[in-house]
Amino acid sequence: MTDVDLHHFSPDEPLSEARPATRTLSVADRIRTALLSGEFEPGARLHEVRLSERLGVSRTPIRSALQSLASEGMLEYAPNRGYSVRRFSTAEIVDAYEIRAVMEALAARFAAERGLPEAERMAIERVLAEGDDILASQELGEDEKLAYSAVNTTFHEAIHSAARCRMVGDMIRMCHSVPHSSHRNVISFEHMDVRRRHDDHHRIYDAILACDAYRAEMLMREHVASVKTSLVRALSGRPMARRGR
Amino acid sequence: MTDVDLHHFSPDEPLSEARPATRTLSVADRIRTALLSGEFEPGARLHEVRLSERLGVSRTPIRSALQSLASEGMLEYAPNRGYSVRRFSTAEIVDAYEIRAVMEALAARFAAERGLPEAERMAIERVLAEGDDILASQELGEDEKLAYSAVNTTFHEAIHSAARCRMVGDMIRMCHSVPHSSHRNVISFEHMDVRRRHDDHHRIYDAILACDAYRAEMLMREHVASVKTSLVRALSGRPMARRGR
DNA sequence: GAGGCTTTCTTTGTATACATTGTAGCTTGA
DNA sequence: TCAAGCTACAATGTATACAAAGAAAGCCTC
Repeated sequence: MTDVDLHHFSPDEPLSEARPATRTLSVADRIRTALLSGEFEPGARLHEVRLSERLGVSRTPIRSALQSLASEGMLEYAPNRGYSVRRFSTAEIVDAYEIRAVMEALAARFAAERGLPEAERMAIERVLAEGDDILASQELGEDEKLAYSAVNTTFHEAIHSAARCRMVGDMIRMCHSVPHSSHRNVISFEHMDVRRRHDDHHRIYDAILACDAYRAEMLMREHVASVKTSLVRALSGRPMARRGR
Repeated sequence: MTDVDLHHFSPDEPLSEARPATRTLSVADRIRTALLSGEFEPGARLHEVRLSERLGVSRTPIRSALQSLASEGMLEYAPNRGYSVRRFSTAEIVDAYEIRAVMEALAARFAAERGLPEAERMAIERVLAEGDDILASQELGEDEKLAYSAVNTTFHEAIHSAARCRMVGDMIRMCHSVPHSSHRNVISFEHMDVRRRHDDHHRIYDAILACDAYRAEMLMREHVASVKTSLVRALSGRPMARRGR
């Protein structure tokens, strides 16, 4: 073997970027990203040959990647007919919130029952403080919204991690493959709504710290389910009911 | 094409047996069955070449089937190292009950909210009556136990179906790939326990019929979670606490 | 003798050719 | 004109050969 392959160590491909070990994984990542960014129409067929030409690999890793994405729930598969972008009905999207609500609630309960590990406790305290800072200003600009989204994601991920249950994590991940059903998509940035959700975060943290499993579960369930309600209102075109502050 | 293939219509392969459309699916079925019946040791490596020789197909459908089973949670996969039978710790098995409890509870709630379709209503009434008959006798023989297992499975499946939510069904199915975490494995056949669980079934049915979503959810959750408690007792070797009747 | 390196072998990952299935368009007959 | 069937094409399913990564055995050095 005189021909050493240095591609993986070339400076333009930093090692820090965890590069998938196989083409299958790399292709799956690329297609997943494209799907989540809405690059393909719902219902569109994904032709193996075309994808293989476009991505510059053979059909084998393409097929393997498509199978992965189908098992993640992002694609539809029919034997001898191939893969197509899964269509999600409004009902399915709403259901996904309901499912995520009970699963995240379970995660919060597990975290409370099992105790919050130091790393997760610190992460949560940090994002709670960050959220407090962001919400100190009366109006949220684009930067603040982006920053709060990151805060929100980190908060939830810390709790999934604290649940110490792989299957719960897997299932919550499946919910995120449903469009609009991710905690990354904050539905409403109305200052009042964000404040309320941030206050939920504080209470959930308190409940977990106090090992109050029941309260942690109930708070998280309502926290996620409430977003469903906003979504349903948004989808039906009805404006939010006005409330006093 | 002078050579018409009639294999699929030959009398020795009845059409009624839904035969998988591809070798991949057929292989996946065979390996899944083998796994569930405990034919492979936990942690055992599944070599693609050996499987392909044993099952008489090439590596391609084997790989595809293994990938499926890994995504179902039955196998572990590591890039460049292949697939191995997933080990489930006691904690994971117990957690799977907890997850199944909240998911089946959600299914019961959906069924109550959405109304019980005629087909499912009839199926449930039939198995409730069958269960009543089986439990009429004071002692349960092997036949009765088998029959009651079937009744139990049908009851739960009817409710999953009535939930009309594919994702809920998928997630409950994932729980069944965890050993001992299936409603097919009835933990205790103590007459008192079976009676109680059968009574739960009646109440859950009543709640769903009455569109009492909250009660249906709570009853189902406790119904499934109670089996977890029995399992934990059985695993820890402690005998069941004796109770009055 | 122990540890690290090299070499070899085993096993998985990928490419490609071929087989099979599904589909669309055409032909043919009523 | 329409429908049924045939034909050709296009896409997926499978087999197989080769590439590359990992594991294990042997060698060398210290």
